[in-house]
Amino acid sequence: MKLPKIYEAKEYEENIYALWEKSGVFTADPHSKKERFSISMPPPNETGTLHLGHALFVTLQDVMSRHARGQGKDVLWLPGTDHAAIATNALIEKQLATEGTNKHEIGRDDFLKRTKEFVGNSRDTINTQIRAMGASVDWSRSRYTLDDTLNRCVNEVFVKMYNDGLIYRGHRIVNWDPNLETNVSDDEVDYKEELGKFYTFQYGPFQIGTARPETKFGDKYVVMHPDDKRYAQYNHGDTFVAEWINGPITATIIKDESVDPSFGTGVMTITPWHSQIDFEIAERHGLDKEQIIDFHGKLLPIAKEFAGMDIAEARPKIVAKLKSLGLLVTENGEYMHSIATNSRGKGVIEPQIRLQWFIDVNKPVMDWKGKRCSMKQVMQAVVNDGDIKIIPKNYEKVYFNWTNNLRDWCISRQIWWGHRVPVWYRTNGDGEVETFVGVEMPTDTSEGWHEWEQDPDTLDTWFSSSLWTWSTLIDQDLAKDPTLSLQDLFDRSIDYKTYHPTTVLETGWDILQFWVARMILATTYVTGEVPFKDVYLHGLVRTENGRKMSKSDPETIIDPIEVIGEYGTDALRLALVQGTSAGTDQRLGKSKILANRNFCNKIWNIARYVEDVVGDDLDREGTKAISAADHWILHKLAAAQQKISDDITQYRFSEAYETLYHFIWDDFADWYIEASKVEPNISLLAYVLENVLLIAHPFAPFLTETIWQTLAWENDSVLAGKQLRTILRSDSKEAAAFQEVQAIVTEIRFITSAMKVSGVSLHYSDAPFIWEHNQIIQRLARLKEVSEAESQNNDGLYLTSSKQRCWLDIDTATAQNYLRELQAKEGRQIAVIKQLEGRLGNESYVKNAPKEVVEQTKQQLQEAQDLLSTLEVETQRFTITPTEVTGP
RNA sequence: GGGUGAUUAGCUCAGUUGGCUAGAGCAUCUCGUUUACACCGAGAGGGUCGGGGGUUCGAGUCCCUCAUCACCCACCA
Repeated sequence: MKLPKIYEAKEYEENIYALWEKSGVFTADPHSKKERFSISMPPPNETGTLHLGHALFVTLQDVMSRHARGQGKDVLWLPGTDHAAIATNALIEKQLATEGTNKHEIGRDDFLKRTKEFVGNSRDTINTQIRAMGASVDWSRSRYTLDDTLNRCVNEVFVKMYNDGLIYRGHRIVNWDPNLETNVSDDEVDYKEELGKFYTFQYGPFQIGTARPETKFGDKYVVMHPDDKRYAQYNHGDTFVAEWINGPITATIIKDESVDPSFGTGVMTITPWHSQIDFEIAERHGLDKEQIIDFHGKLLPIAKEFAGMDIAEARPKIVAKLKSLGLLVTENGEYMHSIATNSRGKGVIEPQIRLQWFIDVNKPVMDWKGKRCSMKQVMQAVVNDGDIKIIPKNYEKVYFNWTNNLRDWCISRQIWWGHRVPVWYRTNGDGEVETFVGVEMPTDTSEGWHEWEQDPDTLDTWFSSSLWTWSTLIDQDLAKDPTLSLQDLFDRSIDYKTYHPTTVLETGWDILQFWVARMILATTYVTGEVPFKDVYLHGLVRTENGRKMSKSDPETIIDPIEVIGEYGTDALRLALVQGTSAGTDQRLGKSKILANRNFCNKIWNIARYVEDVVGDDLDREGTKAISAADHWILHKLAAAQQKISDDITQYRFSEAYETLYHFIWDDFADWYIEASKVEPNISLLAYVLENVLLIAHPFAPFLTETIWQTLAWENDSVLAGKQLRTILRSDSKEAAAFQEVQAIVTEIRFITSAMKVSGVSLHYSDAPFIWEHNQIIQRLARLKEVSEAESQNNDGLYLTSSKQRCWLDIDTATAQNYLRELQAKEGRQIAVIKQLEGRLGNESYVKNAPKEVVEQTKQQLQEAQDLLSTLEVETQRFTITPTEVTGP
């Protein structure tokens, strides 16, 4: 088949993916006897569209998965999507707002219905785009965080934790988003710096500072450090009456060590309902807590004349009033403070006290390796003990740092989209409340009791995500049977038994805490095993200038879908792999994608050439190495295949790719194919091409499969389902002979290029090696001819890279100019020899260094000395006989 | 305030447990249309591996220190 000169990726990719899906090569087979390799794909938001972060993780996980298949493993790469509770909820609320309505007006049921309709369509988008990236995932096992099975798992875990006393309900300060009317986790709070005003007010005998006067209505405690000498005359518990916003107030003095005496006046009042720190102080001393701002962000009746106002509106008015009362001491307009915002909804966070559900991370209820441990302890143990390996290793420190400071995890959210808390309440006429915690809604009815009503809260998205590695492997049919326990489901789900723990989790370092740590927490607790053995953390993809790509700055965004259309998926994948390393951010620009597009085209043209030479019929019988070049390329191929495998297995993707790149471009294309034009070995050429396609496949699946499908001598087969082969053996002496040919050719190219001569010939005398390889040398070095001379003479330029006596017929005057190069080379050699001699002359080196290293040094020295003596002969020839070169 | 990482060629980055005469891609310069490929081929230039000190036979690699930059966490009454 005749292929066009240029590889036009978009003409093939869709069909190739369809071919793969049809062939079933991505479908895992738990009944096979093969070694297992399993990855859970981090589920993208179902409403999302593909960005470079997805492109990167798909690429890396695909490289691993395809490579594992190539190694003959049974691979499960399980895809799925996440319901992204807060983000989706916010999106729908925004839609409602533009329609002039809101969630309360349409009600919970309609809201959920609407959300489901909306996300139903958008999930196709992200899944299509993941296909476009070439992801070799098992679509038959695709899961969604709100699937019935996963929902059941969520409820089962909640109930189990509740029964173990790990889940409790309590009044705590939460990060309240008044826009979305939900709380968000600490990790989802973004702080941004903002210039604001800082006020100092007179409060009884004290001066107190604040940036938030609107919270101060109810303040009736002044807090200071117990050792602050300025306030030594005041005792803990003393009271005084202070004139305040809405009249006199009786205040109590509290001494607490959390106050920083050097900040401001060293005295502050507290607002326990709206500040974490203040809440903690109040808890320590058993103080009253009063709500000032309601859950919509408006002031409560305690603010009297200001009640019902928004904070922004009320603040200046309150300051004005305090000023009129003569209580404003100073006003500093340039106070830098950070504003807490919801990273999902962008609303400004108002700390509030709410009744919330929490997971206790410190309660020792787990049996782990024979010890009674808390979740926090297990989280640390699995990494400490090496049950889970984090790559790169330095992120273990980040992980420990985070787990050390871990507080109880607030898992309830007040939004509607998500897994609803599996708790039901009912009341009776006497106002008594009964609580039921269970997987299914209770069905019993009792005289005098009202209907059961479910807790309105939903669970943090990360709660369901934390079960991802195993909840996705639970048999969906079994999960429908309510008589089976969670343990039964584990015991009877063949996928779970076969593929869990997963081999590796591949994700970005930015969600180490959100997701990775929580998966470890929940999975060790529920299943008694780790969710994955290795964690590979990739870096973020940044712009060419090192900035974060951001939606607010669309110029900076590289859209993978656009890139795929223009350069092909493989070019994008290769660009993402090239120069990536664990935990390190990378920069991606067009030039890098272009370079890799060119590499794809190179492979394409290699294939075109080989197909052209081989023709439609290939005789595989007796495929073997004949020439030195044949032996050499087999040797290189075997080495490359091995190194690429090792590197991928050890997550050194960039290095694996570099090896592949140089093997294909430098060794195969530039040397072997060129050499084979002189000494063709057609079956071996085809053999090397096939193996190149096999080893390149994980990196550039579309291109390699496209080529594979066009190979007329291949039977119906899918490259994606092929295993790596054991490379034919080669003779190392023959391979070394080709390396000598390379050295000779390289030297001739250097000389002719440096001297700007062409059409020169190489002569030799008593040099059977040159005679043997004369054709290949002639062609690769672009010589006029290679011929045997009757005797050696002083004309021409002798080669120094080989012991063979051979010389270029360059006229002596030109050759004289080459003396400079020779002398420079000589200088370098002398320096090298000096260093090597110094090393070997050092007794402790010879004594302490490993034997093979010393041997290697000796060999290096020998080679360097040989080369030097050859160089010396040459330079002398020029130096001694300057008169002879002038000529007539 | 606590922590982590980075600093290697003009640019972007590799460089495993110390064994290096420090690599790659892009860019630059010179030459070149040859049974695939100009999205190509051949060749070249370019680095006291941020500064200083130390350990070692040997340091880009380990330790200390300084400088600069980036990021994460906590927090600012």
